[in-house]
Amino acid sequence: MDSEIRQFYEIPGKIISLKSGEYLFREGDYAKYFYLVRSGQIFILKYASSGRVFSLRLATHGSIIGELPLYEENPTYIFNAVAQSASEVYAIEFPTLHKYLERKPLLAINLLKIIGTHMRKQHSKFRDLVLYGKKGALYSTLIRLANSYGKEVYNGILISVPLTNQELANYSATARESLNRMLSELKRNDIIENRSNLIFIKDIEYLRKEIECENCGKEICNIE
Amino acid sequence: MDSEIRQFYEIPGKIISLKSGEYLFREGDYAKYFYLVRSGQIFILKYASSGRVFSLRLATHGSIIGELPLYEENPTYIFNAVAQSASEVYAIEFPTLHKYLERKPLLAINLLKIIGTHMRKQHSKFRDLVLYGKKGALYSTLIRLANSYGKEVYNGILISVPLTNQELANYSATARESLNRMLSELKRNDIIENRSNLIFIKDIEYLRKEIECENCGKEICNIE
DNA sequence: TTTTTTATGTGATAAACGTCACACCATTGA
DNA sequence: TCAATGGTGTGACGTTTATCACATAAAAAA
Repeated sequence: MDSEIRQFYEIPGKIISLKSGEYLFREGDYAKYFYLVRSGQIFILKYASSGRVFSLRLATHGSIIGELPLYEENPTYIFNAVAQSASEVYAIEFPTLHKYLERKPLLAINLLKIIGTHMRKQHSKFRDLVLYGKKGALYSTLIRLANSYGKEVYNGILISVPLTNQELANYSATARESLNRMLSELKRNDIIENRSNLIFIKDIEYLRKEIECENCGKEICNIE
Repeated sequence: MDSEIRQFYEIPGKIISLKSGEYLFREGDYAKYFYLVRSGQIFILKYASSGRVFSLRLATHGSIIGELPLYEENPTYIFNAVAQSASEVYAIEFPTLHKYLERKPLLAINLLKIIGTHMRKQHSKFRDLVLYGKKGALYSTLIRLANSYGKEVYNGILISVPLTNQELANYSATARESLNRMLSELKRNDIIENRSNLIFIKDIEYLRKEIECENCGKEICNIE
């Protein structure tokens, strides 16, 4: 995967540094740049007018963001991108990228691969939510987090990033209270437990079975 | 849009004819071909083990299907494609397409454009469902149908394809009975009515407002 | 035509999920 | 040391949505 990204750094662009909490772009903004995440973590979010937040991705080193409007006539971002920690991104202007894509077929093919992967991620998340409800969305989120940030330890997987219930709720498109109840149920049934503020998954197979996980692989089933 | 498709017909492939109800591919099948729809209508569906059906697209002349596994190591289809009416598709083998994409940058760019559009469609449907519930999914489906098959007539838009409530429910990831009640409510409130078995939308603005439609344009907001 | 199948409409009921309210930590920092 | 803050847990209640059951209507087949 890393090799697919490296090529893009050969295209002229500029480095942008973001402080924690700073926005890279907002929904509706005119879209000018395509971004590669160099360091830090960037949340990709959608806001509902009701105030609810829906988290789509957590982009980290090696992720591509802002690629959706690349070939639009009137390009605008449809999500919000906000730095969760101090981050650095590499910004390439759309017209520059267009030129390189026209000249370097392998670059275009790499972008096709990356976007194809994004598409599959999106579909599988959609599937989990639509077919298995909020529980499906939560279980899917836990599995994705385990694939992205899980450390395999004795008898389970530790999700090595601290997450508040609210953040988990945002990934699952759920109310915090509902999420809390679902988590409590999982703890009661010995599927997960808390280990010094991190989530420890004791029985990931249970989660997989419940949503009839298609075992699409870590390349697809992650939170990035 | 048509010009983006034409190029693909220059790639060697074969024509496949399907009878109404025949499957082009099924979920889990080994993926060998990329398809262009020449004529007819092809449903893109997902089945849940509960027996529920979720309709994703209705591909017609000019649509591309089966593009998702194009660059996968172990390519399999993740949806079902079934002909709703007698249909013809043009099938191109993945390795053949790979070769042409490497040689013809403009072809790769066209595919990027098409897949980017698919991605945006998917996102906007996701948004409607997640942020506005089943009602959001239905209203969104009605707007998409109007954009794809709507004929503007005096004081409204007629959706020119016959649809059963069950089909509408499948698009909205809803139970038929729930959908029926939502439709009744729309009729009671004079938003839609029946005209010889077709749906006539009298107040599409109401539907748009309810889901805070982002006016993404007919290119994105359709059912294809 | 009559029968059979398929689609629609609707009540009753239950399950899933969200909202409100508030108690209870744990951490921070003045 | 003791507010102030932000996160967690939980009861009560309301809304949304699904499920079951069945009546009726329309279309297709015999």
